[in-house]
Amino acid sequence: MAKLQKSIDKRNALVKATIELVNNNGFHATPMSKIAKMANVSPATIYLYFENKQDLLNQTYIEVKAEYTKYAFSTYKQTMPLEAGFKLIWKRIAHFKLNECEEAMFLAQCDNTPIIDEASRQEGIKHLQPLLDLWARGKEEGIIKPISDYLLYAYSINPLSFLMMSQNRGAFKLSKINIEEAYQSA
Amino acid sequence: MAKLQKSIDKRNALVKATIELVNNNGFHATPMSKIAKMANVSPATIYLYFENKQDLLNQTYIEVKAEYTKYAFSTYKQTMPLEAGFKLIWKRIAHFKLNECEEAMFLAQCDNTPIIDEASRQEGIKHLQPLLDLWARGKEEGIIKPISDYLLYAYSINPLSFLMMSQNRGAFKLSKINIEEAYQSA
DNA sequence: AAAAAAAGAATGAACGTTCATTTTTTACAT
DNA sequence: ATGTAAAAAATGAACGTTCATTCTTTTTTT
Repeated sequence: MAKLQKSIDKRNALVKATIELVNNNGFHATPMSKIAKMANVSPATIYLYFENKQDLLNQTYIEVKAEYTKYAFSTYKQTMPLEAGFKLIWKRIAHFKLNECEEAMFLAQCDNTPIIDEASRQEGIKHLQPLLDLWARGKEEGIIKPISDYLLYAYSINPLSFLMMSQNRGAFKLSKINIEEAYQSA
Repeated sequence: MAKLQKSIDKRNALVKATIELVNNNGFHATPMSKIAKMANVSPATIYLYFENKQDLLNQTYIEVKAEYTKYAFSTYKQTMPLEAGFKLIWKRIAHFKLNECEEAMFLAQCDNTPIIDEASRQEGIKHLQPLLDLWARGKEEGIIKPISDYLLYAYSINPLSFLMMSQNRGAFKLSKINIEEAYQSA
């Protein structure tokens, strides 16, 4: 246990340092040597925990994304009415962005740049099942038009931008979402 | 004129190549040699038009941002009612993101990473005067609470995310924005 | 023919990764 | 408990490559 514990601590320190440095400098402008220094580790040690720089970033991304979706869905129940479900998830996402600034910033950078492997992006999407289910239910109830599920991933990153785009394409019949009402209980 | 014309063509080709390559590879993963190749120019030639790589990016950013704000405000009139003004700008921004994909993608990357100089970020904000005026008017009319103008810049990048955040902080009294209504005329 | 623009090769620094060595941990015999 | 040797983990220095930028030469324009 002692040995394993120590290793996990180091790995966590590396992930944390990666988030902070990538936030401040961007991925390619962050040398491995600096990540090592911030994690109090030798550069060579990183390669005991990660294959290479890209793998370090990918794994960090997947971990933070998992935290994010866990947070977003933590209060949602499958039994909720459709609109209430969407609103609740939306609210939780707003909370995350306010309260977990570092993580949200990191995800924003990863989701708006080509720095993450396609495979890791797919992996990051894996935890969206509750939203996929909600989406499917919306289609059954005739509230959401039968268009591409790709738009759903946009929702999971930024629900509001998603609405902005999808409504332009006539995707939604979810009428009169009242933004103020949805958030005032925050 | 002929000489100047030729120069402007080359400069434009460099800016265009920068947008495309940064979109596909990210800034730091895009070598000057590739930008030069795509613009049909020698690497050394870039330095006749730009100070260095950072300057090339900064100038590209400022140009695209100027296009963006011009597009966003093109149909807005100062005489409009407050809410109509906000909605119209919002709609134009959605249009831009749908119709000028490359530029929107490029801005998203620049606005979500630390690759742009602070000075150039400030420069990119310069063209937001119409929105600043609208904001000021909203305060006078008591519809917008007197909080930081920083939130306004968030609006100019992504109006919906902005609402999501600002309403969480009680910034807005602009009640019942009907998303569907705002966009169905798109 | 002088000046300006453009080119390609050269330069030097930065950085990801690996290598050879040292330190720490583990397993076990006493 | 304690000493010891094998294994694992960690390290700092070194390597080789990539790339931004500059230098020298050539081409184009005036």
